[in-house]
Amino acid sequence: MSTKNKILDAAEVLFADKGFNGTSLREITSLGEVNLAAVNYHFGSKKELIKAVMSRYMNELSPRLESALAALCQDDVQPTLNDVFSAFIGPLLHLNEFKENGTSTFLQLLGRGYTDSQGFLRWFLTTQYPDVFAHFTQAVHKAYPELSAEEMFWRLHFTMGTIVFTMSSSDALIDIAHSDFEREVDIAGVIKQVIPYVAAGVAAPIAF
Amino acid sequence: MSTKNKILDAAEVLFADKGFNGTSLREITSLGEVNLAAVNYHFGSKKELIKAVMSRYMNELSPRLESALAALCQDDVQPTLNDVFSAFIGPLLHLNEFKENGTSTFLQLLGRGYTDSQGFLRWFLTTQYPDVFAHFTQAVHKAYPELSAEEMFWRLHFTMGTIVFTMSSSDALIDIAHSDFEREVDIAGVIKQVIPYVAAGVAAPIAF
DNA sequence: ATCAAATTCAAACAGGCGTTTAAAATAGCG
DNA sequence: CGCTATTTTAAACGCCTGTTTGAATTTGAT
Repeated sequence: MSTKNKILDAAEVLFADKGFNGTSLREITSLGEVNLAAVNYHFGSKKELIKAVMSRYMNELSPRLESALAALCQDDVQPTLNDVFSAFIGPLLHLNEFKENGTSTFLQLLGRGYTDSQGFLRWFLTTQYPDVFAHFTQAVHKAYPELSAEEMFWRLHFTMGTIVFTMSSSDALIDIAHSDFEREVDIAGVIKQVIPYVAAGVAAPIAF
Repeated sequence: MSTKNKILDAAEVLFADKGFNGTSLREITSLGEVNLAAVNYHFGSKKELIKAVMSRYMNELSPRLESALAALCQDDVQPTLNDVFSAFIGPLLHLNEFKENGTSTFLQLLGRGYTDSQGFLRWFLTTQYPDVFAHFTQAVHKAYPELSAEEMFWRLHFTMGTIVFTMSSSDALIDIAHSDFEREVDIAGVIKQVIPYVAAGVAAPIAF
């Protein structure tokens, strides 16, 4: 295992758990059992390390997500909103094969990135991976053409909020569900619960 | 204006904007134009200051929220989910009279508290203000009795995520909406957009 | 006015932070 | 092997953090 990957592996766990601001390079290098200076040697700075951690996941996720959404767009039949959101399931759960707890870790990182560091990750995602967003809005529009661009804007951001927030605290929620309802839940179970919710939210009748 | 309130006023603005971890006591005391040591003299520690900032809002909000929800529960007619979530509007917007931009600031703080500092604020809220949660779940149950406790648990947390996440980035979203759709939006406008969304999400047909 | 209590203040504390340095170790190629 | 380039290492850098100290000041009741 290369030093670079030791750092990335340690960093993603700590970043997901404690946020970017809340994790120090010394915690990362001691968990990864590498020298402190290795981070700046291999990545240049902490900010670049954060980008590298996110890129590793995005490069794994985005082609699969893009083709799943593109398939919906090119298909002749009109998809339901459930179809659109369900298109995320496969690509997201694939991250579990890419890396242990990959799905959960990635979604937690996404949540951290949206609230930590005053939205620089939002900029990073929308500028580096614009096609994913374009295909997604296109698919939603196909499923619900009556929705105006402005209403879609708001509802998609609400959806992003639901997903990202839920996942960034999914460990705690899964624990509570386990103790209160004596039910085993995993990240796939949470995803299956959240899809009808966001689909119904986006499909809500238009306010006037 | 007392030193204590100068500190609280400066702290809430910075906490909302940059998070709890991301704000230093020196930033707070210099914005509030008080001595650095005053924070520890009046509040004991940074952690206690955070609690005090949140308590000031919760003590203003929770009695109004509780009575609005209690009214729904005691009423003879069955409320809709829209009614339940609309019960939040009045108490939340009242924070704008309590303090300039109070609604937005409070919701941003709530969002910060849920993701910063590993959920100690969640513990604080649920243990210090349990009645608000109890009345809320009771009202939702009255509006949608078929929903099992477990499904309600998940959907209410999804809702919390939608609200908190949206509001913690509401400034950025309002800016984007303004430039993309040339439409003036304020915090009340966002709240009116989000209520049909979360009401429809909670009302979604039960998955099986 | 007096005296004690409450508050403010400048200064320093110990410790953690991201980053840099220069020497030591390792690797890869002729 | 010998030599160069890459990588690892321990140590230090300057800066910022939350907190504490003890003296100066202000306050409020007698």
